[in-house]
Amino acid sequence: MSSEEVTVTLSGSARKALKGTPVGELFEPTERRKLIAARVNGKLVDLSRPLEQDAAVDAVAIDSPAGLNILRHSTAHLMAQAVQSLYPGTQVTIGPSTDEGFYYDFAPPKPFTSEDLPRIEQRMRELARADEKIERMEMARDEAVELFARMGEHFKVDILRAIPEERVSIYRQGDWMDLCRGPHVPSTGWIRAFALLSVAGAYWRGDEHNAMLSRVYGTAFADQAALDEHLELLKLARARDHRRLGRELGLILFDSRAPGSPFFLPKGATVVNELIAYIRRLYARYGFKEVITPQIFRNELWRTSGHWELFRDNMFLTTDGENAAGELDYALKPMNCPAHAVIYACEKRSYRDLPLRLADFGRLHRAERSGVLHGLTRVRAMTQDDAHIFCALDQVAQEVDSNLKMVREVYDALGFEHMELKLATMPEEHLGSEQTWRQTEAMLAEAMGRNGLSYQTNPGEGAFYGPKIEIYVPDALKRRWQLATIQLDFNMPERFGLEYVNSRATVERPVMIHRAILGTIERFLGLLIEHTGGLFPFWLAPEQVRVLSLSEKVESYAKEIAAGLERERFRVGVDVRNEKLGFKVRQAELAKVPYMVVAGEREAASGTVSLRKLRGAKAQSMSVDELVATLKSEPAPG
RNA sequence: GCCGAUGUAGCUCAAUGGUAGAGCAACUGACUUGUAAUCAGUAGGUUGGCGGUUCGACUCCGCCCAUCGGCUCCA
Repeated sequence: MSSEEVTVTLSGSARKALKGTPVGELFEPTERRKLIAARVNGKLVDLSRPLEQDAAVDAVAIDSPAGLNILRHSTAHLMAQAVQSLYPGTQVTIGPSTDEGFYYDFAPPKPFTSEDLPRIEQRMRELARADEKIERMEMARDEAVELFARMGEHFKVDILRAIPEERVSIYRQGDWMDLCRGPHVPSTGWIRAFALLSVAGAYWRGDEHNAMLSRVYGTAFADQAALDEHLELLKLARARDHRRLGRELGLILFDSRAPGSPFFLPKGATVVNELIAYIRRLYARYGFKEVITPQIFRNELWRTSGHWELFRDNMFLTTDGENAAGELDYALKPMNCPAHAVIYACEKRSYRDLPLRLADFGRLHRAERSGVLHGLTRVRAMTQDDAHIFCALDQVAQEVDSNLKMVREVYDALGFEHMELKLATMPEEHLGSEQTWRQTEAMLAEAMGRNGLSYQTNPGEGAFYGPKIEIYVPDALKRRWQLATIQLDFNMPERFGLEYVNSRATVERPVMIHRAILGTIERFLGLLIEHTGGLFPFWLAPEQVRVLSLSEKVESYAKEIAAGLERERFRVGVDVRNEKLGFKVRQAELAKVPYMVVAGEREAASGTVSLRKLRGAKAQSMSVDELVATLKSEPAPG
């Protein structure tokens, strides 16, 4: 080792150190116990990495976000080591950390089942107890290829061949090694608080034409308390699952005779209708005109729109029954856009008609593959708060801005804070020229910039006819679902030959903007249930107030109160069953009715009521007029 | 569609090849109720469907359907 000195800037203050010193030794021993890695000139490295040159060095604590990623990545390695010792012949592939944990994809002789998890976990604990040192080695890529080929790790060889660098790093713990960029924890003993959560299939390199691998999901934390807390949160999140709450609250029903197609029970239908009523109020303000369009179209329409070519696999095909050859020459609409193009083209349009904003709550059907269905969030029968804006090129910016504003208004009103914006660009299968695509993508990117919205790019995820601004919202388990979308389309107007006459009396082609604010009502409701835990705001609550009679003696008084509230157009329930008040209160609480009104003999005598708010134990006595005023003061957006 | 798992009363779950059971909900009755569960009784089942093995199948096997966790795809 050279005795040369280098200058280290540690947590802001400069000092000298011998070249070749492991970075971990720069820190005080007391400090070292919480350190998992270091950042050298901004790059994450192992604590054992020798110092090569002058550097700024920062500590990475085990419970920091970067530290947790490293810990989880190391836990994935530990799991792979355990798996390979338990199931000979299993090949390893990749095993990254994720937002909340980690996974590792294996190619085992036989797919894993959840019954394998305790056994793997057990072996992991043994290996962690052995506290094996985790060592980093470097070697030439070609050498590594040979090494892994000899080990029979063909997936690793595949990965190596795709790496551009000439030298690669290998991590070793005991007799087990893996190709890996690192960094990792210093030894396996650092891995203490972890849990394996589930197994799943996953395609090699995410391509369904490739081999199906066995993926094991798990998570790890700095200590047991943090892990326990995380597992507890997962449990609570599952209790918010809209499929469970939706059924318990009597909102929706699924039946195996209509897979992927929700039934909205009276209460669920009420919420849906209130959401739609809200959007209609906004339409009046934002200048949309609502239309109603056919459900089933002849394929001629889908050929014109391009759906026949690029969306047919997702369409339910049918016939009018009179087709002699029995051909499926009709299809249920999977989107409204072609119908709106037909409306646009039904008369000669002038620039004075533009922007023409057509809204449609039409029912759409998409033949989604069976394995993707998921409660309300992924369905085959859906309603979008869909609209198509036909406008001149120089009107696009203001229209996109206006719709971004509408998105913000709606998501603020409904308390959706964690939205993520994406720009989805040209997919492999698309209509139109690449030049047009790049141009329209840039217009959407500019719009988000102009509105101060940060976004990420979702390459190749655009619709087949144009790029999309996508707005994602997480569910209770933090899975992200796309809700709102704003899409720019130069193709559909061309395919339908849409035109307008401009102010100089020459013919021009309009641009089409596809957009939805809630997205699909089904998915939106699913997310809304999970976000609110079923506690809808007053204006959306299917039952806004429930009148509880104290005994049979006051049954008619309770009914009278309820009838009065109904006349004020509130959604009222009345519970005059022969039950104790505590029981009725409990049931109203479980049904998540925002207001309970108790009618007993005292109230009947004085013409008052006792008002109890949901989740508020304290009741309040008031006159019926005051009750109505209280309910009327509840806000409704729009 | 692919990999794995699951499917028993309206809901949550028991019953490990030998007569399908509980709690909640429902219904009936008693109690006449004061802000998160009054008591008793009654009824409820082709154990997802079809086929097979067996003297006998909720239980074992095969196919199908649906659902759940992922992957792929997507709003």
